[in-house]
Amino acid sequence: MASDRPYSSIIERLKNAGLRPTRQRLALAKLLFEKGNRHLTAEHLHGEASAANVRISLATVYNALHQFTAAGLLREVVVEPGRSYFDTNVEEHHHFYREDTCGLEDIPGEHLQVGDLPAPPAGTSVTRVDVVIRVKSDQGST
Amino acid sequence: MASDRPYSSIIERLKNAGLRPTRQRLALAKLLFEKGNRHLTAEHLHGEASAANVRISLATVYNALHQFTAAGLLREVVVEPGRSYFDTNVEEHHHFYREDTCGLEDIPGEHLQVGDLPAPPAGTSVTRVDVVIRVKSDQGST
DNA sequence: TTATTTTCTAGAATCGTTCTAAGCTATTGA
DNA sequence: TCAATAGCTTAGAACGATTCTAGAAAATAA
Repeated sequence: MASDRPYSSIIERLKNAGLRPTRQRLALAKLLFEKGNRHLTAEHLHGEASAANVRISLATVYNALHQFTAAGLLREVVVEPGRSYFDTNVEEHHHFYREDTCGLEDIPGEHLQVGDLPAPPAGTSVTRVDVVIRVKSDQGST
Repeated sequence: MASDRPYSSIIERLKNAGLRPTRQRLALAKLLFEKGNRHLTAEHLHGEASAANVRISLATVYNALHQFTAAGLLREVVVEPGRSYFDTNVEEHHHFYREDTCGLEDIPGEHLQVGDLPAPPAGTSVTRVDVVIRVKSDQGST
Protein backbone atom coordinates (compact mmCIF):
# COMPACT_ATOMS: atom_id res chain seq x y z
CA MET A 1 0.00 0.00 0.00
CA ALA A 2 1.10 3.53 -0.63
CA SER A 3 1.67 5.97 2.16
CA ASP A 4 -1.40 7.85 3.32
CA ARG A 5 0.30 11.09 2.33
CA PRO A 6 1.28 10.30 -1.23
CA TYR A 7 1.51 13.95 -2.27
CA SER A 8 3.29 15.45 0.70
CA SER A 9 6.80 15.37 -0.72
CA ILE A 10 5.67 16.70 -4.06
CA ILE A 11 3.78 19.48 -2.35
CA GLU A 12 6.94 20.38 -0.51
CA ARG A 13 8.97 20.43 -3.68
CA LEU A 14 6.52 22.77 -5.33
CA LYS A 15 6.32 25.04 -2.32
CA ASN A 16 10.07 25.22 -2.05
CA ALA A 17 10.13 26.31 -5.66
CA GLY A 18 7.68 29.10 -4.90
CA LEU A 19 4.90 27.41 -6.84
CA ARG A 20 1.43 26.94 -5.44
CA PRO A 21 0.58 23.28 -5.28
CA THR A 22 -2.45 23.42 -7.50
CA ARG A 23 -4.38 20.43 -8.70
CA GLN A 24 -2.85 20.63 -12.18
CA ARG A 25 0.73 21.01 -11.02
CA LEU A 26 0.35 18.16 -8.56
CA ALA A 27 -1.03 15.88 -11.23
CA LEU A 28 1.77 16.73 -13.64
CA ALA A 29 4.45 16.37 -10.98
CA LYS A 30 3.05 12.99 -10.07
CA LEU A 31 3.16 11.84 -13.69
CA LEU A 32 6.65 13.22 -14.11
CA PHE A 33 8.39 12.19 -10.93
CA GLU A 34 6.86 8.93 -9.87
CA LYS A 35 8.06 6.77 -12.71
CA GLY A 36 11.83 7.03 -12.65
CA ASN A 37 13.78 9.00 -15.22
CA ARG A 38 11.70 10.22 -18.08
CA HIS A 39 12.13 12.27 -21.22
CA LEU A 40 8.89 13.84 -22.33
CA THR A 41 7.61 16.48 -24.68
CA ALA A 42 4.79 18.79 -23.67
CA GLU A 43 2.38 17.08 -26.05
CA HIS A 44 3.34 13.71 -24.68
CA LEU A 45 2.77 14.73 -21.07
CA HIS A 46 -0.52 16.34 -22.00
CA GLY A 47 -1.53 13.03 -23.54
CA GLU A 48 -0.59 11.14 -20.39
CA ALA A 49 -2.61 13.53 -18.30
CA SER A 50 -5.64 13.00 -20.51
CA ALA A 51 -5.14 9.26 -20.34
CA ALA A 52 -5.12 9.56 -16.55
CA ASN A 53 -8.37 11.52 -16.66
CA VAL A 54 -6.72 14.74 -15.61
CA ARG A 55 -8.27 17.52 -17.62
CA ILE A 56 -5.66 20.18 -18.19
CA SER A 57 -4.98 22.55 -21.02
CA LEU A 58 -1.90 22.31 -23.15
CA ALA A 59 -0.94 25.86 -22.22
CA THR A 60 -0.85 24.86 -18.58
CA VAL A 61 1.40 21.92 -19.38
CA TYR A 62 3.83 24.25 -21.12
CA ASN A 63 3.69 26.70 -18.23
CA ALA A 64 4.29 23.99 -15.67
CA LEU A 65 7.18 22.46 -17.61
CA HIS A 66 8.92 25.81 -17.84
CA GLN A 67 8.26 26.62 -14.21
CA PHE A 68 9.58 23.23 -13.11
CA THR A 69 12.61 23.73 -15.29
CA ALA A 70 13.29 27.20 -13.86
CA ALA A 71 12.99 25.68 -10.40
CA GLY A 72 15.55 22.99 -11.17
CA LEU A 73 13.05 20.15 -11.00
CA LEU A 74 13.45 19.41 -14.70
CA ARG A 75 16.01 19.96 -17.37
CA GLU A 76 15.28 20.87 -20.95
CA VAL A 77 17.12 18.93 -23.64
CA VAL A 78 17.29 20.06 -27.25
CA VAL A 79 18.21 17.44 -29.79
CA GLU A 80 15.90 18.17 -32.66
CA PRO A 81 14.68 21.36 -34.19
CA GLY A 82 11.09 22.10 -33.37
CA ARG A 83 10.66 19.93 -30.30
CA SER A 84 11.75 20.18 -26.68
CA TYR A 85 12.27 17.27 -24.36
CA PHE A 86 12.09 17.62 -20.61
CA ASP A 87 14.22 15.29 -18.53
CA THR A 88 13.30 14.40 -14.97
CA ASN A 89 16.93 13.59 -14.23
CA VAL A 90 18.62 16.82 -13.21
CA GLU A 91 21.91 15.25 -12.15
CA GLU A 92 24.90 15.81 -14.39
CA HIS A 93 24.62 13.33 -17.20
CA HIS A 94 24.38 13.08 -20.98
CA HIS A 95 22.22 11.47 -23.64
CA PHE A 96 21.87 9.00 -26.41
CA TYR A 97 19.50 10.17 -29.11
CA ARG A 98 18.05 7.64 -31.54
CA GLU A 99 17.57 9.53 -34.73
CA ASP A 100 15.16 7.03 -36.23
CA THR A 101 12.76 6.72 -33.32
CA CYS A 102 13.34 10.18 -31.83
CA GLY A 103 13.97 8.53 -28.46
CA LEU A 104 16.19 9.97 -25.75
CA GLU A 105 18.06 7.90 -23.14
CA ASP A 106 20.29 8.84 -20.28
CA ILE A 107 23.92 7.86 -20.33
CA PRO A 108 24.88 6.86 -16.81
CA GLY A 109 27.01 9.55 -15.23
CA GLU A 110 30.07 7.42 -14.49
CA HIS A 111 30.55 6.93 -18.18
CA LEU A 112 31.73 9.54 -20.58
CA GLN A 113 34.14 12.10 -19.43
CA VAL A 114 34.78 15.31 -21.24
CA GLY A 115 38.37 16.40 -20.88
CA ASP A 116 40.52 19.33 -21.88
CA LEU A 117 37.65 21.81 -21.70
CA PRO A 118 38.74 24.97 -23.50
CA ALA A 119 38.34 28.32 -21.79
CA PRO A 120 35.00 29.91 -22.65
CA PRO A 121 34.97 33.14 -24.66
CA ALA A 122 36.14 36.19 -22.73
CA GLY A 123 33.50 37.60 -20.43
CA THR A 124 31.48 34.42 -20.27
CA SER A 125 31.24 31.46 -17.97
CA VAL A 126 30.02 27.95 -18.53
CA THR A 127 26.49 27.14 -17.50
CA ARG A 128 26.37 23.59 -18.77
CA VAL A 129 28.06 21.07 -21.00
CA ASP A 130 25.72 18.95 -23.09
CA VAL A 131 26.86 15.82 -24.85
CA VAL A 132 24.52 14.06 -27.23
CA ILE A 133 25.55 10.79 -28.84
CA ARG A 134 23.38 10.38 -31.90
CA VAL A 135 22.75 6.80 -32.94
CA LYS A 136 20.77 5.06 -35.62
CA SER A 137 19.49 1.52 -35.93
CA ASP A 138 21.80 -0.87 -37.67
CA GLN A 139 20.84 -1.84 -41.21
CA GLY A 140 19.87 -5.48 -41.01
CA SER A 141 17.59 -4.99 -38.04
CA THR A 142 14.81 -7.56 -37.85
CA MET B 1 41.68 41.57 -58.51
CA ALA B 2 39.82 38.37 -58.06
CA SER B 3 40.46 35.39 -60.25
CA ASP B 4 38.58 35.45 -63.53
CA ARG B 5 36.84 32.23 -62.52
CA PRO B 6 35.54 33.15 -59.09
CA TYR B 7 32.76 30.57 -59.16
CA SER B 8 34.51 27.62 -60.69
CA SER B 9 35.30 25.75 -57.48
CA ILE B 10 31.84 26.33 -56.10
CA ILE B 11 30.32 25.12 -59.33
CA GLU B 12 32.39 21.97 -59.03
CA ARG B 13 31.29 21.41 -55.47
CA LEU B 14 27.65 21.69 -56.45
CA LYS B 15 28.03 19.44 -59.45
CA ASN B 16 29.84 16.81 -57.43
CA ALA B 17 26.91 16.89 -55.05
CA GLY B 18 24.52 16.27 -57.92
CA LEU B 19 23.06 19.77 -57.66
CA ARG B 20 22.64 22.01 -60.67
CA PRO B 21 24.64 25.16 -60.23
CA THR B 22 21.73 27.53 -60.46
CA ARG B 23 21.89 31.24 -59.89
CA GLN B 24 20.31 30.95 -56.46
CA ARG B 25 22.48 28.10 -55.25
CA LEU B 26 25.62 29.80 -56.45
CA ALA B 27 24.71 32.99 -54.67
CA LEU B 28 23.98 31.16 -51.43
CA ALA B 29 27.13 29.06 -51.67
CA LYS B 30 29.15 32.19 -52.20
CA LEU B 31 27.64 33.83 -49.14
CA LEU B 32 28.15 30.68 -47.10
CA PHE B 33 31.60 29.53 -48.10
CA GLU B 34 33.59 32.62 -48.89
CA LYS B 35 33.70 34.11 -45.43
CA GLY B 36 35.36 31.49 -43.26
CA ASN B 37 33.43 29.43 -40.76
CA ARG B 38 29.91 30.58 -40.26
CA HIS B 39 26.86 29.58 -38.25
CA LEU B 40 23.67 30.79 -39.85
CA THR B 41 19.97 30.25 -39.65
CA ALA B 42 17.82 30.12 -42.76
CA GLU B 43 16.27 33.50 -41.96
CA HIS B 44 19.68 35.01 -41.44
CA LEU B 45 21.02 33.75 -44.75
CA HIS B 46 17.90 34.93 -46.51
CA GLY B 47 18.51 38.35 -45.03
CA GLU B 48 22.11 38.36 -46.25
CA ALA B 49 20.99 37.42 -49.71
CA SER B 50 18.51 40.29 -49.74
CA ALA B 51 21.19 42.66 -48.50
CA ALA B 52 23.38 41.50 -51.39
CA ASN B 53 20.56 42.19 -53.83
CA VAL B 54 19.99 38.53 -54.53
CA ARG B 55 16.27 37.98 -54.80
CA ILE B 56 15.49 34.52 -53.54
CA SER B 57 12.56 33.04 -51.73
CA LEU B 58 12.81 31.75 -48.22
CA ALA B 59 11.64 28.31 -49.37
CA THR B 60 14.61 28.12 -51.71
CA VAL B 61 16.96 29.02 -48.89
CA TYR B 62 15.55 26.17 -46.82
CA ASN B 63 15.79 23.78 -49.76
CA ALA B 64 19.37 24.74 -50.49
CA LEU B 65 20.45 24.47 -46.86
CA HIS B 66 19.05 20.98 -46.61
CA GLN B 67 20.50 19.91 -49.93
CA PHE B 68 23.92 21.28 -48.96
CA THR B 69 23.65 19.47 -45.64
CA ALA B 70 22.70 16.19 -47.29
CA ALA B 71 25.69 16.64 -49.60
CA GLY B 72 28.06 17.12 -46.68
CA LEU B 73 28.79 20.75 -47.50
CA LEU B 74 27.10 21.95 -44.32
CA ARG B 75 26.27 20.56 -40.94
CA GLU B 76 23.12 21.25 -38.99
CA VAL B 77 23.49 22.15 -35.32
CA VAL B 78 20.61 22.13 -32.86
CA VAL B 79 21.08 24.12 -29.69
CA GLU B 80 17.75 25.80 -29.20
CA PRO B 81 14.21 24.69 -29.72
CA GLY B 82 12.59 26.16 -32.78
CA ARG B 83 15.67 27.24 -34.66
CA SER B 84 18.31 25.44 -36.72
CA TYR B 85 21.82 26.62 -37.29
CA PHE B 86 23.88 25.55 -40.26
CA ASP B 87 27.62 25.37 -39.84
CA THR B 88 29.98 25.74 -42.78
CA ASN B 89 32.64 23.81 -40.89
CA VAL B 90 32.04 20.12 -41.51
CA GLU B 91 35.20 18.89 -39.81
CA GLU B 92 34.82 17.13 -36.49
CA HIS B 93 34.48 19.83 -33.88
CA HIS B 94 32.19 21.12 -31.17
CA HIS B 95 30.54 24.37 -30.10
CA PHE B 96 30.19 27.11 -27.59
CA TYR B 97 26.68 28.46 -27.39
CA ARG B 98 26.09 31.87 -25.82
CA GLU B 99 22.68 31.64 -24.28
CA ASP B 100 22.17 35.38 -24.00
CA THR B 101 23.06 36.35 -27.54
CA CYS B 102 22.09 33.06 -29.21
CA GLY B 103 25.51 32.98 -30.83
CA LEU B 104 27.31 29.83 -31.85
CA GLU B 105 31.12 29.47 -32.06
CA ASP B 106 33.39 26.64 -33.04
CA ILE B 107 35.66 25.06 -30.48
CA PRO B 108 38.92 24.28 -32.20
CA GLY B 109 39.21 20.54 -32.80
CA GLU B 110 42.44 19.96 -30.88
CA HIS B 111 40.66 20.97 -27.72
CA LEU B 112 38.07 18.95 -25.95
CA GLN B 113 38.27 15.24 -25.99
CA VAL B 114 35.43 12.98 -25.11
CA GLY B 115 36.62 9.81 -23.44
CA ASP B 116 35.13 6.61 -22.15
CA LEU B 117 32.34 6.57 -24.72
CA PRO B 118 29.76 4.08 -23.55
CA ALA B 119 28.50 1.42 -25.94
CA PRO B 120 25.41 2.60 -27.82
CA PRO B 121 22.11 0.82 -27.20
CA ALA B 122 21.93 -2.66 -28.69
CA GLY B 123 21.25 -2.65 -32.40
CA THR B 124 22.41 0.89 -32.94
CA SER B 125 25.59 2.58 -33.99
CA VAL B 126 26.89 6.06 -33.42
CA THR B 127 26.40 8.61 -36.17
CA ARG B 128 27.81 11.61 -34.39
CA VAL B 129 28.80 12.96 -31.01
CA ASP B 130 27.78 16.54 -30.37
CA VAL B 131 29.18 18.58 -27.52
CA VAL B 132 27.74 21.99 -26.73
CA ILE B 133 29.28 24.12 -24.03
CA ARG B 134 26.63 26.60 -22.99
CA VAL B 135 27.92 29.88 -21.66
CA LYS B 136 26.42 33.12 -20.43
CA SER B 137 27.85 36.60 -20.06
CA ASP B 138 29.33 37.36 -16.68
CA GLN B 139 27.26 39.55 -14.42
CA GLY B 140 29.10 42.85 -14.22
CA SER B 141 29.40 43.24 -17.96
CA THR B 142 29.42 46.85 -19.14
C1' DT C 1 -15.61 35.62 4.79
C1' DT C 2 -13.71 38.78 1.68
C1' DA C 3 -9.88 40.60 -0.70
C1' DT C 4 -5.83 39.80 -3.15
C1' DT C 5 -2.99 37.36 -5.94
C1' DT C 6 -1.90 33.63 -8.64
C1' DT C 7 -3.19 30.23 -11.79
C1' DC C 8 -5.92 28.07 -15.40
C1' DT C 9 -8.21 27.91 -19.70
C1' DA C 10 -9.81 28.06 -24.66
C1' DG C 11 -8.79 29.93 -28.46
C1' DA C 12 -6.23 33.08 -31.23
C1' DA C 13 -1.74 34.35 -32.55
C1' DT C 14 2.99 33.56 -33.63
C1' DC C 15 7.19 31.34 -34.95
C1' DG C 16 10.13 28.68 -37.83
C1' DT C 17 9.58 25.48 -41.28
C1' DT C 18 7.46 22.64 -45.03
C1' DC C 19 4.22 21.96 -48.66
C1' DT C 20 1.81 22.96 -53.04
C1' DA C 21 1.01 23.92 -57.59
C1' DA C 22 2.43 26.68 -61.14
C1' DG C 23 5.87 28.89 -63.81
C1' DC C 24 11.02 29.07 -64.90
C1' DT C 25 15.62 27.38 -66.26
C1' DA C 26 19.40 24.32 -67.06
C1' DT C 27 20.59 20.49 -69.67
C1' DT C 28 19.97 17.10 -73.38
C1' DG C 29 19.90 15.55 -77.82
C1' DA C 30 17.80 16.15 -82.32
C1' DT D 1 20.15 25.71 -82.94
C1' DC D 2 15.79 24.34 -80.90
C1' DA D 3 12.51 22.00 -78.57
C1' DA D 4 11.75 18.40 -74.95
C1' DT D 5 12.34 17.15 -70.37
C1' DA D 6 13.82 16.98 -65.97
C1' DG D 7 14.96 19.76 -62.23
C1' DC D 8 14.52 24.26 -59.82
C1' DT D 9 12.26 28.33 -57.87
C1' DT D 10 8.39 30.75 -56.26
C1' DA D 11 4.49 32.93 -53.52
C1' DG D 12 1.49 31.81 -50.59
C1' DA D 13 -0.99 28.47 -47.94
C1' DA D 14 -0.44 25.07 -44.49
C1' DC D 15 1.71 23.11 -40.65
C1' DG D 16 3.21 21.77 -35.85
C1' DA D 17 5.09 23.38 -31.72
C1' DT D 18 4.84 26.97 -28.71
C1' DT D 19 3.29 31.41 -26.68
C1' DC D 20 -0.04 34.91 -25.86
C1' DT D 21 -4.53 36.84 -24.39
C1' DA D 22 -8.14 38.05 -21.49
C1' DG D 23 -11.37 36.47 -18.60
C1' DA D 24 -12.86 32.77 -15.18
C1' DA D 25 -11.45 29.97 -11.28
C1' DA D 26 -8.83 28.66 -7.38
C1' DA D 27 -5.44 29.40 -3.67
C1' DT D 28 -3.89 32.17 -0.03
C1' DA D 29 -4.06 36.18 3.22
C1' DA D 30 -6.48 39.17 6.21
